[in-house]
Amino acid sequence: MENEYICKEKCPHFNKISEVKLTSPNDDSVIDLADMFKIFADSTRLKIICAIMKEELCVCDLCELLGLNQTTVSHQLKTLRDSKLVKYRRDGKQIFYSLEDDHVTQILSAGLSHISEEAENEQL
Amino acid sequence: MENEYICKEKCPHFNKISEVKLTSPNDDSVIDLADMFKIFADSTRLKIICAIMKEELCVCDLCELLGLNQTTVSHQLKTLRDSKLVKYRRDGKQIFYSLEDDHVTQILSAGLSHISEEAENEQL
DNA sequence: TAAACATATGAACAAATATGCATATAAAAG
DNA sequence: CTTTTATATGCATATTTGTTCATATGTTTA
Repeated sequence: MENEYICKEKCPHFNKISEVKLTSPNDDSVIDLADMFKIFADSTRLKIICAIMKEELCVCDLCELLGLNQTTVSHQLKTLRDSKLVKYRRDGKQIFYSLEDDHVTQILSAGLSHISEEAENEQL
Repeated sequence: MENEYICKEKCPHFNKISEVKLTSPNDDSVIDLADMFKIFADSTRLKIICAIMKEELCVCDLCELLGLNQTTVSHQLKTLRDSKLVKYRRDGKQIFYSLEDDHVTQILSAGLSHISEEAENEQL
């Protein structure tokens, strides 16, 4: 049942499928990619990323800026740390966060340009 | 309690915060952006996107290619349709899906280049 | 027009996850 | 060395979401 094709007639299109299989990324890459996009798929984390894009901020700055609970911010910062998207340095009692590299910015701006074009299309 | 600052001393850094507020996208944009990244944050949807990147495929092709339930594929295609990332055309009983525009590809490749650099760094 | 086929949709369930409370850790100040 | 301050973490919970089953819709063919 699992191995039977769903369609009976001219579908599936075997030649198309075999070609796609050749050019598609492997399963592990796709899962890694999805995990990476998951990080960007939350507005709290996105706000944090946008905030520390230009200059480093401490946890407390982020709480104040985003109007969020300190716990919430710290949890999301841990997620960002674990995914290697941010770096941090301690200065006394405070810990300052900043972006790890500019891939983050690139992904973000690719997303933003899609969003903004969508907004344009809706105006028409 | 909500409106009190968490830190008492030299934090928060008001000048930094006010500058960040000026350059950060507004809340609605951030939510839209997060919603958009959510679409990419699932390996099934990513596989579908990669598969129809070069040429259109029907639902059944996708099921066969990805080894997934027809219902699962259709549900994810609906998500992709709703988010305007894919377009489709009917040909008899079959429905062929393809990418709506090349923003999708751009976002994907931005993500992939981050992933691949991460892999390089781990080899060192 | 009835049956077969390709795809879509609704409901239910399980798994993932974002948030907040309580508390732990770590640094500085008194 | 005790207290205060800044941040992190474990746990509980509510919400979201991906998958599947059952079934509906739309198209073709007999």
